[in-house]
Amino acid sequence: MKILIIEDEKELVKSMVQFLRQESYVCEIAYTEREASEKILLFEYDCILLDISLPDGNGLRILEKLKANNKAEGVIIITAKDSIEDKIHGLNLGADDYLSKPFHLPELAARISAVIRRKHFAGNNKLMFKEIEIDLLGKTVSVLGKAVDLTRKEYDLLIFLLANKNRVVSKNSIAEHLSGDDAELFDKFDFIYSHMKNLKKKLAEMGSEDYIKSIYGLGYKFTS
Amino acid sequence: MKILIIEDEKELVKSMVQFLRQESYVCEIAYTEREASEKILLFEYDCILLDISLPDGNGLRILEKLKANNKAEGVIIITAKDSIEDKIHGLNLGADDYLSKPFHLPELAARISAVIRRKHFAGNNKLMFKEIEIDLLGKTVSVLGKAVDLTRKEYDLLIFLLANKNRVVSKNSIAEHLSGDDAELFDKFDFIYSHMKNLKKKLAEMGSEDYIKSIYGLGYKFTS
DNA sequence: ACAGAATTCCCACAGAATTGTAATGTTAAT
DNA sequence: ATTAACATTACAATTCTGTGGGAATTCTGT
Repeated sequence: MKILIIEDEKELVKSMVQFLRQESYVCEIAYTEREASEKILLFEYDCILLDISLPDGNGLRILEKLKANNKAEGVIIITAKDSIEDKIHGLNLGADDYLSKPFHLPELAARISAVIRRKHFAGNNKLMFKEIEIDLLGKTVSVLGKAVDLTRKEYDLLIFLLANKNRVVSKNSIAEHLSGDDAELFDKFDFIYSHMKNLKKKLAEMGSEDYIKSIYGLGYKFTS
Repeated sequence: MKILIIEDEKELVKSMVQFLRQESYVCEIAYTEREASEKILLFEYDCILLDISLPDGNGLRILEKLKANNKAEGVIIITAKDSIEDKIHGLNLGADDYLSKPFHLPELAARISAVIRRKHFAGNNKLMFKEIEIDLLGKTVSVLGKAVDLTRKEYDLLIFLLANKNRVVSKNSIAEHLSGDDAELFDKFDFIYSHMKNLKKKLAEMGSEDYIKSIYGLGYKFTS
């Protein structure tokens, strides 16, 4: 799961990133409205954390743009003060949640998790698909009732495919999702083959059908 | 055990949190009715401390909502004065106990403990999991009937894991929970390895199975 | 207040698991 | 047939966890 943090306080950003990485999120940062707008256009995120008191403009503008463009990302607004006005305005504009500083990082994580669950999985903690069952809180996968132990990347990969069920996802976007933007992965996403292979193998070993089809030249598709 | 404190006097909150953490409760705070409502929707608590004289509305509304939604949380009402009227009203609305300011923190703790006991463990102060038995009042743990002597941190750790049974908890969250409120120690949480090891060792020595699984790259999970 | 005891935390290293890469074989499209 | 995309395999690099020792801190009884 990939998160965009739009926030200018570097120290805060640092601790957020560190915490969220631990929680297995892929984080990217935008320190200004400009950076944020660019990234939003270029990439896709599962959740956007938006500080509305940015130095170079009102953060709410970003939210407006997002919603105007029908982007699916969940948005959590962050403000310095418990300004009711901002909050109401934000929620009216379509933010999914709201958090006022200072906050505890575990709470942030819990809210992100809740927003993503709402957006992608209709608020469920368990995700079922035929014989595959995924516990989003326990981060475990089981096939036909038996636990499969997946590594973090394999798990993330499965979730990503499942979240885009019946849609083709390009290797590019998979790579994007599994690792941040730090690396030049414009030609280096061969590692996906490994993970894909391992994931498929583990699922097959447990007696699951192969729902992950590779679409030549385009990417992969989880089909039902 | 997780407690939500709904109270606007920051100084009071601070001392409550400090004390209750000592008593190994996990505390969260809501300074306004709005915050409280959100948190109640998002998270689950074992006990809610509710100040009915909040700045942005009558705290009793929260109680009404809670009870209307059939939430299981125990509620202890706190008021500034010993207003009999509020009290009766509150208890009629389904609060579980009542405390008027100023109060002694140990008394608060005793009442919380009693409420949780009534609610959670149906009048029993023992929390059992397979061969592990925890006396929440005495803060003692025994395995197969024999007392295990755990240090403070080990006990806290066990309770925290048990409170999040079947969920992955990151080392970060554990660190935050174990180390009160102060400094940013989000660089070094190696100390968890020590406590974890000692806890596991002590439990194993007494003949308990190992329910605490380490999830590579994510944290730990107490599995049942 | 003090010494001694217990606990908590830090460090360094070893071992384990995961991850990405590179080399090689296989399949699909034109 | 030729080229590009994908699969498979094995492995090196990286990252994470477990362990024991011990310093620093906190607790305890006197």
